[in-house]
Amino acid sequence: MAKALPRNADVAAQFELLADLLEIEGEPSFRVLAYRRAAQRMRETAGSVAQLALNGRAKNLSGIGKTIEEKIVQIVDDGEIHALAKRKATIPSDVVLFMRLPGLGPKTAARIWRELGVATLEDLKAAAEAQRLRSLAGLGAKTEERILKALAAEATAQPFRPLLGEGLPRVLAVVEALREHAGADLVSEAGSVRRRKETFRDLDIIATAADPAGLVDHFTRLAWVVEVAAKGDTKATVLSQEGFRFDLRVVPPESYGNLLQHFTGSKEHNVALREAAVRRGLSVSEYGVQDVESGDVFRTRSEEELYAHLGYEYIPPELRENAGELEAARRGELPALVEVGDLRGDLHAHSTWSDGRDSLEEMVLAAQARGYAYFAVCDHSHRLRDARLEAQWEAIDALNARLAPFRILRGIEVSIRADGSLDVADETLARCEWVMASLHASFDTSPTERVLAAMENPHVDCIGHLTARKINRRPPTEVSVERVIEAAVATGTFLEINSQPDRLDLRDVHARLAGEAGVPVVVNTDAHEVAALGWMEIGIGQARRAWLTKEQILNTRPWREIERSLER
DNA sequence: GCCGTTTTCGGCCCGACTGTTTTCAGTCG
Repeated sequence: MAKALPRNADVAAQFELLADLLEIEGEPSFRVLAYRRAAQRMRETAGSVAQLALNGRAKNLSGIGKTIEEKIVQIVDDGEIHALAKRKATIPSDVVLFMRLPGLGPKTAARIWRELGVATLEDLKAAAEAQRLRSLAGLGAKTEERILKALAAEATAQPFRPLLGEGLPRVLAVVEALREHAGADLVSEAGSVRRRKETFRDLDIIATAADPAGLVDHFTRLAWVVEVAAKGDTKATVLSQEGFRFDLRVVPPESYGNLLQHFTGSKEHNVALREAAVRRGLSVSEYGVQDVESGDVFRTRSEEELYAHLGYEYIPPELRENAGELEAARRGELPALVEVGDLRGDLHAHSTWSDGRDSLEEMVLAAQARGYAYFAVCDHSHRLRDARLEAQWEAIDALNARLAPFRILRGIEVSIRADGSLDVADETLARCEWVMASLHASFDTSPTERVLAAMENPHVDCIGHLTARKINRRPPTEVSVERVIEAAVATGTFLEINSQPDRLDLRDVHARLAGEAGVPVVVNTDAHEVAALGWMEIGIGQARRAWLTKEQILNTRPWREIERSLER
């Protein structure tokens, strides 16, 4: 059997480290930048870059050329980029960590190591305490202080980023609160949360106001603010009860569009946008678009006008990751992204019949109140053996009779066992109207083969939370998403975007790959309580980040149509 | 090291902030 290929994240990490080490060595920054961009591209590529490199096709990815492709092959063959192994032998591993400290970059890190002989974080702490760093020109007492503070914080630092599902409702509520303030004009969330990225570092808000200082003041006095970290006339940073950082920036109305675009990012999108603009004689900044020749500056209140001025159709925030959206927008070929309002049902939810917290009736009524036409109750199979399953179906029938034409589907979520078999008999599955199959245990045991086996079962309609990751808690299984997508095409099985905030599984790039392969994606909440039905919002955000249209999302279709496609 | 709606060579986003400086390099987003 062929040896397993390295994962994209691991390949990217080697290039990232190589970039760091080269930078410490003082290599030309553009070469370093090229490695960093390539690493970023790899992380956002859904298919295996190692496989692409072996086929000589990795250089089709933008930012990856012949040299980097060869280095990827080195990783496959020898486990490590040759140039990386060489540098690791000469530069102490901790020196790279110096660069991670705020205010320290590669230049300073290199000088601390070379000129003071400081090679570990421990040595660095000692040198700062002994006030030896200030012997270097350009470093002073402030720098030593900052390093010591950062090293102390490092020890207690939380490595994880908070979840979109936690931050989004909070930031939207704050946006609403600011809009209600008499002095506020335009207010919007910005940054990664506006792009609906799965996690965030801080929550950004952009606003215009007749009286900026008044709005900033109002912001810092909102009831939930526990600490004001910074406050000026036009911006402030505050901390909330949950420990989230909120940044408010009040900007001039005439360039609101420019600023909102700038502060929405992503950084990579903005860099690519500006590079393309430079080639056309335009200099883009948050303050406006300057025609280099004439000196004219274009400012606008509207992002739509800004993109139009630069020659693009409007690019929705979820697509702004420099993943092909600029080229597509230039040609006017962006997809019309799916919206929450397009959904007609939720095809994966639980009730007190298994581990849910709200009753079947409560869940169903809440789903109906959301405007859905159908709802699949998919309680866990191991909690619903034979007689109980029959009893649940009776309860479903009674509700259906009462609520028609609203339709409750007899669903089930079966577990894929370690040997790839399902934990419910085929005869029972045959009587269900909607079958989800998911990995719930033994994640390290041949996940790909087990999922493929489940898909071969004609009763299985959809694979739930494919990689079984829990953001910040459990890494994704090593399931081959590409092979699963191939099998989904072959067997007519659907794939889920699970909207639980810590799952969001499929992740964006994988869902995009599924869409490109023609696999209909089902956006489900996997709700275990009524309130969780609202997670659809972030699941749809994930679908939009995957470039998916209404047509590519199964549960935008009427149930009758879905039912027909199940009779394959 | 990558890349091309003038380029296969000669460029490579833009501005703010900070600390330690008398004019700026380094860092950050």
